[in-house]
Parts: sequence; structure tokens; C-alpha cells
Amino acid sequence: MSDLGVIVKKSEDFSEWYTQVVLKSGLADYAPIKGCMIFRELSYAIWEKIQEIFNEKIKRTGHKNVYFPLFIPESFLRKEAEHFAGFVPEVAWVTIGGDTPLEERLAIRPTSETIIYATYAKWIRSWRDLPIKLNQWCSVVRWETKSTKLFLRTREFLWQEGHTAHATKEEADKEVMEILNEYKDLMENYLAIPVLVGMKTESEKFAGALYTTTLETIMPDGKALQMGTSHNLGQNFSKVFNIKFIGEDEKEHYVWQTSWGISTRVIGALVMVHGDDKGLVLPPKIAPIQAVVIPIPYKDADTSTILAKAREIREKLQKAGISTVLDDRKEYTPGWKFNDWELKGVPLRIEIGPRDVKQGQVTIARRDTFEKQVVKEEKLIDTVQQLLEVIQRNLFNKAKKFLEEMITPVKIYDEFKQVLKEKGGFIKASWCGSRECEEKIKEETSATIRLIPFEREEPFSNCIYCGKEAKEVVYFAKSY
RNA sequence: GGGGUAGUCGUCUAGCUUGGACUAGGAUACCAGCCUGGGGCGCUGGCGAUCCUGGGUUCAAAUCCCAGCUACCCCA
Repeated sequence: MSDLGVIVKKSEDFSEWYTQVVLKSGLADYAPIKGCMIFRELSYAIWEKIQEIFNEKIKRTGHKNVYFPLFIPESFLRKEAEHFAGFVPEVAWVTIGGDTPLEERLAIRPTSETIIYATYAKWIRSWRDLPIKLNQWCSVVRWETKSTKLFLRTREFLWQEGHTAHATKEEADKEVMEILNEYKDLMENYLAIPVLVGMKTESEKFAGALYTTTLETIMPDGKALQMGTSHNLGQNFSKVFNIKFIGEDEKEHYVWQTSWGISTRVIGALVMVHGDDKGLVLPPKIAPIQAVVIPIPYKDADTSTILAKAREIREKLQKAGISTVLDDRKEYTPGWKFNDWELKGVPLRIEIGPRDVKQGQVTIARRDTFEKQVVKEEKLIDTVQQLLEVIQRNLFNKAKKFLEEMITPVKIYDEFKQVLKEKGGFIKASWCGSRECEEKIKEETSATIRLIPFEREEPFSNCIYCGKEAKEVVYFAKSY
């Protein structure tokens, strides 16, 4: 037995399983620089899919793509004090160019609020210039010291960051929610990853924001993962960058701003949530390849007929809008190919052997359940389309069920600690709203408040930590 | 932040404890030929290693020591 495939079980050594799946499926590789990774063809193709889907969404809602510089002058980064304090521990600096030390060092962007907003100040004069709704796809650098986890914790990663400016707080509020909903749709209906949505607490919000909204989900090892955030920045940045406009009332106002982002981290979530002992399992809507056709030639059979049929089937599927490849490599046996494509997570496999050709049929195997079925050729397209939908739904439902199982309501702190230790996942608990209790819980258990759900629930006990009257129900978890 | 483990053909690894017989062994991958083909087929031959990097100890270093790089694990 070779070690081409994943050789540990997801249920036995999750961390090792994850690394093997990522490396062996060809998603990514380590780069020769600490904390950096290489996005290989497969993960980049998935990222391009995400870009395609999200671009369509934001363009439909009036946003445009742009590109701002990688470098941010230190003075810009310092302008908003809270923002600077939040990011400075992880900023990489450029201090020398060629042989000449720089007069002012340049940050390699950890996020682009400051450089973009310095520019917005220049562009915005009147209410007629608003709103500005821009987005950029780029990489950012955060100088992590913790150990590398491909897609989840790397010093450089890819993301999109949206930056908008509005005349009123209400408009900015609306923008924040609009984007959050687009994110939710992307996560649930494309990546098949169910999410909880809500607000971050004061201590967990984005550095410099008025408030932060978030999408959170749970990984199979019981840790929470943030899938995206959308912030209302209020006038915190517009005041320090002096972004003012003359309103219809002929008076000067500071703009209200939002920023929001999702990163290549979601690819890590995709691997963890749907993958199995055979490797990746990609939801059809995000899979760069949705179906693979594998011819099964026999010595005594008419190989050329089988191959011709395989080619024909591939053509047909491709024409019907199903991304399909034909694996006609001669050097590998069908069995080898089965394993290879399963490792890479392709949702459907279509086998065409002598039996099939003779009877005008194909054999279809599902990646998610391994079920095989025989289908008459004339029903091929319908069946494939149907199966892709079924797989998409099945993956989502499975993940949804798991997420629901991983939410445990708790009333007593001892129980809180016990659940966290033995089961993990989200712990739903009542909280008094004080920073002290939040902080203490973090110190004692390393769990943080992941979100305050939008769907408000009445507290069902006193504060889980201090025992005083609770203000709201929140979700705690250990997180990536 | 603290502690630990590891790095040898593309990949996985043997050798390291006790330095010498190592011209660094095997498997797999790769290349050629044959044989096969509905779950990682088989046979024959071939190619393939700065033993992570740098320094030190020694007559002699993959092996011992130090530093660095990279990855992983545990604790905070």
C-alpha cells in the first residue's frame, strides 16, 4: 500500500488528517518562508470560484473593484489610535529600499482602511459623491508568531476587503447587513457551510470599528472558525482622516463608513467541514471540476469505442454547463484513478466500461456517499444535474446537523468548563454584559464570546460567571 | 511567550543509541519494455540523495556538540 492517499483517519488525528488532505489533494504546499504557504492550482481555482460568485453579488449591489498599494506609511496607520494598537503587534515593516533607509517606514498592509480612507478624503466633497462602494482582492500580511496552519493561520493570505463611505449611519448600517447577508448566502448556499450570525462584543470587535458583525461556524474538532466579518466603522476613521462632505443641508458632515472581508481561510473550513477519510469532498457549486469521466477499457473489449463514448459523454456534460474532465491517462488503472479523484474531492465520477457501452448506459458514483447507480445515457444530463443538487444539499444538511448538535446551552459555570473540555463547540450561555466576566472566562478557559446572535433570546439563567442578572444570551467557544 | 520532537533520493523511511564495513539500504514514485484494466495490478531493467544550512569536536561525522532555518506537538 502506497502513501499516496490520506493515511490517518479524520476521527483519529484531526490535525494530521487536515495537513495530509491539504498537501496530498494538491490544494496547497508549504513555502520556504516561515508561516507562508503556496496556493496550488486546486485551491486557487476554488478561490477563483469564490471571487466569481462574490464579484457577481457585489457588482449587482453597486460595488466596484479597485486596487490600492501594498505599502502603508506609518503615519497613516497611526492616525486611528485603536486601529493602530490593534494591528501593530503583527505588522511587517519595510525600513530600507535598496541601500537607502526610508525616512518613514512603510507597513506591509495588514488591512487597507488607512490608505484607502486617506484617499477617500481627497475624493469626497459633496453628498453627490456618496456613497462610495469599493472592493479589492489582494493579499495582506499579519506577522503571526504561532505555528502555521495551512489556510487558517499564515502570515500572508488572500482576501477581499470592501470599503464604503455613506452619508448617514443608517445607510452604513444597511450596507453592513447587506454584505453580511451576501456572505451568509455564499457560505451556506455555495460552500455548504452553515453559519451563525451576530455581533462581536466590544473586546472582540475590529480595531477601530463602531461595531462588528460576524459569521461563525464550528469545525469537527469542536473549535469555532470565523468565516467573515462586516464592520460599521462609524465616523472613527472619517474624523481622523478628515473625510467630510457638504450635505444637502449645506452643512459639513463626516462620512459613515463600513469595511468587510472574507479570506482564503474559508477554504480551510471547506476542507475540515466536508472532507472524509478519503480526502476532500467539494460541494458541487464550488468544485472547479464537478464530474470526472473514467473509461474502463478491457483487453478483450473494444477500447476505442469505450474511449470514443467517454469523450462523447464528456462533451455532452460540458455543453450542459457541467465542468467535466476526461481521465484517459493510460498509465493508471481505473481503481487508481478512483482514489485520485476522490482525494481531490470531485463530486461525481462517471464510469464507462464495456457493459455500459453495450447497454447505452453509464455508471455514476457519488463522492459524498460513495453510492453508485447505473443511468441510461439519455437521462445522463438530468441525473447528473439532479445529483449535483442532491450532493450540495446533503453536504449542507450534514454540516447543519452537526452545527446544531455542537450548540450546548449551559447555566452553570462548572458545566460550562466541563462541556468545553469534553465536547467543545458553541456554548450558549447567559451573560451580564460586563467585560470583566468575558475576560475572566477567557483567562480561565480560553473560550471567547464568538457572537451575540441577531436572533435575540431571553436569558435563561443569571450570568454564567458572576451570577448577577444576565443581559443577553451569547455563544462562547474556543476558536481557530 | 515557555517546553519538547523531527528534518536522509520526488515521497515515505532504514541507518544515529555505541562515530569507521555506508560506494548511505528499502519501499513507492519516475523512465523504458512487457502485462493489465469495474477500487491505489504484476514482472524485468534503469534513473534518482549538497544525509536541512553553517560552524565545531575527531585520524574519521548522516551519526557527537553549538547556532540557524523549517515543520509538528504540548503548556501559557
